[in-house]
Order: sequence, then C-alpha cells, then structure tokens
Amino acid sequence: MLVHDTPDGRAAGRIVEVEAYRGPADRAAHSSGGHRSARNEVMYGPAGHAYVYFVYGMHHCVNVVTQGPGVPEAVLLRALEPLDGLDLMRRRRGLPGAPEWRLCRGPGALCQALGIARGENGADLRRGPLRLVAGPPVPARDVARSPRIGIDYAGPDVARPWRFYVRGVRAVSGRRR
DNA sequence: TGTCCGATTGGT
DNA sequence: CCAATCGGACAG
Repeated sequence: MLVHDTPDGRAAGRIVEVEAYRGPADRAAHSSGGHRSARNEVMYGPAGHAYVYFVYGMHHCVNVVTQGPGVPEAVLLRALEPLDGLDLMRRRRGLPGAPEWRLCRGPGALCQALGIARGENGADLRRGPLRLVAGPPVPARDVARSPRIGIDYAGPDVARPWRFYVRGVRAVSGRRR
C-alpha cells in the first residue's frame, strides 16, 4: 500500500497496477542507453526511494526505485484502490462526487490524489510522510500482465509484458483484460 | 536558442 | 480523435 501524510491529512491506497522499467537495456525507460540527468538522477540512487517526474506539462508520475546504486531500474505506480482519505482525494482531484474507483486510476491521477509532486522526488519510501506499507498478499492467480501503456516510441520493447495489475479491480487504468 | 515530444488525462 | 501545457532532450 502507498500512504502519504500531509498537513491536509492522510491519503492511502492499495497498489493495483504497476509497470517495470528495466534500466539501460530497456528502450522505454528514462534510463535507456544509460541516459542520466538531473531529471532521472534518483533512478541511479539506492532502492526504496521515490522517483517522481513531471510529464505533458501538467502531470506527475511516481516510481519506486528497485535496484542498488548505479542500476537505474524502477517500477511505475499506475493505479491505487483508495483506502483512506477519500474526501481529501476528491478535493485534490477537483471531482467532488467522484466514485472511489476514479480517484487514483492512472499514474497522473494517483499523484494528484495523494498530493505527490516534485517535492517528493527522492523521498525514502521506507519511512517518512510518503511510504510503502505491506498489505495483504495478492494471490499470484489474481495478477495479470500485459504490455506497458504509452510507450509506442520504445521500438523492440513495446510488446514486453511488464505491466502488472490485479484482475477484476475497477480502479485499474487502461485495458483490464 | 529553437524545435520536438512526452511512462497522461478528460472531453468530443 | 484531440487539446492542454511545459520541461527535457537534442540539433545547430
């Protein structure tokens, strides 16, 4: 589960959709070809920290860095099933009467709902206001996989089935089967 | 400096 | 299908 405590309150959700980005050899990754810059610097740091970036001039996306220093791999968090702070999420999203499955569906939506932005880039997800917390295990049979979304530029890696999501969950973005 | 385009979203 | 919106990447 992902939890974020801020002065406005707590917002949290169960992670139900992710994508793996596998470093220099993965054409879809920001670290493709060993590319390194101020933007993706956190990917090169220790595992367990948040890599937050800004895209399309208006959205943020959050990743969990997954490998040790020098190995730029990460997992993009694409959707959460809201668990706590639903009204706070609705306020942040500007969707007063939205059903819960709409609040954190999609990487940009999830960041807006939890109040995640540039300030959270590099945050230690093991402790602190933005953190990962263990929840009930998801049985392997409930996890489905598919190609990743929005990476048509990735050439040979477009079809790699590195998107994982929980079956039957409405909060999952994109194709759910 | 200039141009191109994006790990998206929400509405037509 | 398309616009919104701006910072990063890269060519010159």
